Amino acid sequence: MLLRNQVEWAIHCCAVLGSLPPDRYLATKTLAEFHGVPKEYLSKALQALAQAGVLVGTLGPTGGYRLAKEAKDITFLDIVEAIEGKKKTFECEEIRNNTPCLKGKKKSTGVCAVARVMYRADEAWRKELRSKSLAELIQDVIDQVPADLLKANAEWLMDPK
Amino acid sequence: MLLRNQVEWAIHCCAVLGSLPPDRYLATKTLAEFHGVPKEYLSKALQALAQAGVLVGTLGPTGGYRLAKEAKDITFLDIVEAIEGKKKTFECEEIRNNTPCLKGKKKSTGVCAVARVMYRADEAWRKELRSKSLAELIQDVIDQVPADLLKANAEWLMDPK
DNA sequence: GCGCTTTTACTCGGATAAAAAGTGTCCGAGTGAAGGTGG
DNA sequence: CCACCTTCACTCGGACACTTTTTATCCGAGTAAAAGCGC
Repeated sequence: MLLRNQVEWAIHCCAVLGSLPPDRYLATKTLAEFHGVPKEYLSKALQALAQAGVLVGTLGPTGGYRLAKEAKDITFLDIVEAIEGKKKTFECEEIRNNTPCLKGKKKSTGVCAVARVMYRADEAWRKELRSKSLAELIQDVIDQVPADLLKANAEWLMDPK
Repeated sequence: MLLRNQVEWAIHCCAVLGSLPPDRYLATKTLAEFHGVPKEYLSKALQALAQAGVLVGTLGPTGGYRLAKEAKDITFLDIVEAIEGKKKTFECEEIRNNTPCLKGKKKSTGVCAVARVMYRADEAWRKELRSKSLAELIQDVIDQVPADLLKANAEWLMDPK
């Protein structure tokens, strides 16, 4: 069980977009070069984020993406679910109903005891992701990254290459 | 991100083995028929469980698997990690170091702020799985499944077909 | 009945293959800003 | 100077291809209990 690498890209892109002046759009190409990832494939992730209401895109030249709402109102879970979908990490196939002793009889109903535990673990994972906002991440980055690198990055993003 | 269906099989098999008299071995074939899953593929899961020290297998006729320790000392996490491996669900590829402003300079060190959040969520998930023992699951099943079905299942397992 | 051999029923582990998911590329259509053109 | 047209840079979305993971299947080797056999 492994998250897609698009998740990592998506979070980093959101962090970058959230560090920019609001209403400033960044092109997919710029984000891709900045993170050193394939432009066309990153585009899929950004599209998914836009579809999920995390980002907003505009067309034409000077087009690109920006956050759809304030960074404090975007959680890690929003981003992860935009990429991975909202399906649970465990899918119960009800194999308890396959026992030969149940042939032709009525199936068990209610949630399987195994699935219940797995669902609870899934929810614990989501809860943790839900508790961290994009704004908090951005603050962490500001605290952690040297100021001169932050400045250089911001300048590059405003006027790449 | 989705767990393998082998995880579901493995947990159900462990529950069955834990409900049996101790030192009683069950053949892969029996477990596979009982759960309605392919024998050869289930075998891989059981091998992994044996390798991880959750189950013990014996060869020869009357061979098969039993629990390697008491059900109360086996957790969901033991089973899940036996099948899925111990790797984290999120793999940080350090794309923060790909920024063009860092060309040739020394890379950032320490855990990336993004990864730190993802790791914390991963740990929350594992913690929940670690908190539930196989013995508790077996008790849940006893409480939940009709007594006559439990009896029929137990008899079938002791003398299949 | 006792020791030996053979059969049998099982696991183990490697090889192989089909199906699904993940990753990455390509390209045409649509959009809208900017710049050029004609009056 | 202004309305219109063209160009250009970007997103969108679908189609395609490659790679890895998942989901199996098959089979030979090893093992040990049980059954058969000779004495």
